[in-house]
Amino acid sequence: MPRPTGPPIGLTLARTAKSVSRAFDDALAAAGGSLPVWLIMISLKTRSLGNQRELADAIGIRGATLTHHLNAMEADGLVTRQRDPANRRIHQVALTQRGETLFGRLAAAATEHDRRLHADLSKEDIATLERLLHRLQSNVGSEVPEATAGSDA
Amino acid sequence: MPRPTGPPIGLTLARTAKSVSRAFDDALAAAGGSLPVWLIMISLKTRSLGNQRELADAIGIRGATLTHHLNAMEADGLVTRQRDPANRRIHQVALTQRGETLFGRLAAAATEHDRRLHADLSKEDIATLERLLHRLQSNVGSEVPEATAGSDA
DNA sequence: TATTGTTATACTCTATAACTATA
DNA sequence: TATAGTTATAGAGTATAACAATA
Repeated sequence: MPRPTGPPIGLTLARTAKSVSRAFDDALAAAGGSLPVWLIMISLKTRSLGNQRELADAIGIRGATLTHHLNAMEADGLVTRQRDPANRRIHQVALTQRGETLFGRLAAAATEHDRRLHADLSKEDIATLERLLHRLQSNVGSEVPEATAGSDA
Repeated sequence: MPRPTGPPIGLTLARTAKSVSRAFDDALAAAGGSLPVWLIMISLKTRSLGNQRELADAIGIRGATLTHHLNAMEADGLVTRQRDPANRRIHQVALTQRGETLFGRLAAAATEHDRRLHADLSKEDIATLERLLHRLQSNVGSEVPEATAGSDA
């Protein structure tokens, strides 16, 4: 029983993801950020999340890991954490002006990365790719993250 | 100028890759391995690589990082390193019997992961996805890794 | 007691720089 | 000198477990 197929799609995806993620990391680093910082910021900007647990879930990390990043971001003056008066267990995370500025730079870097990524791909190609990626994601049993439709980069 | 598009494909790819890679990592870990170990083994099995530098390049890591992994793999009895008599600077890396056994287990885990990933996708879907992923990879300027066609999982 | 988040600690993967061995 | 690889060290991202604060 011959197998006309190439390497397993998981391996191709892993390799592609590694290359593309690394390029994205480099682009974000050049703009003064990193992938976790970018994911945290874009989640803060485009989703309504009640607490840090939800924020961590949206990004796919644990609460303690999020605290780790928020500590660094707060030390860098990018975010503030204030207790919610209505429920003082909850820390409300907000971007500072400096955080907003960095967000703008990272958004530009992400847009440029995306432009590069699109290159020779048609709109249909992108739509197809998006659809297939979402299906892969649901196939591994993860929740498909709420699409951040309309958000820039 | 409205933007009817959803989130940038780079973000979708990053999130999908994270979910899928994590699921793959978990599957490999359950089988007693890890992604780097798997990539090293499959490269040893399916490519003809002259030295460790080429092996590192094939995987997308630096030589020192490869040494780090090979040290651990050698300590675990998975590989041997022997100097090439013709050029004693070169270390020939080979899987031990135990390495072969683990390779078999990891291949099975990878195949199962792939089966899960395919789920509701047709052959055409997979071919399309593969084509698009390769184009993404070339769009970020990386060399498209030599396809390990015919290799299982 | 349950929920929210932090602190302490550690692991994995990766990298750069300095080094050894060989050619 | 140039090449192949290793050692030493460090940094980023992640995780678990124990803890403190609040409800």
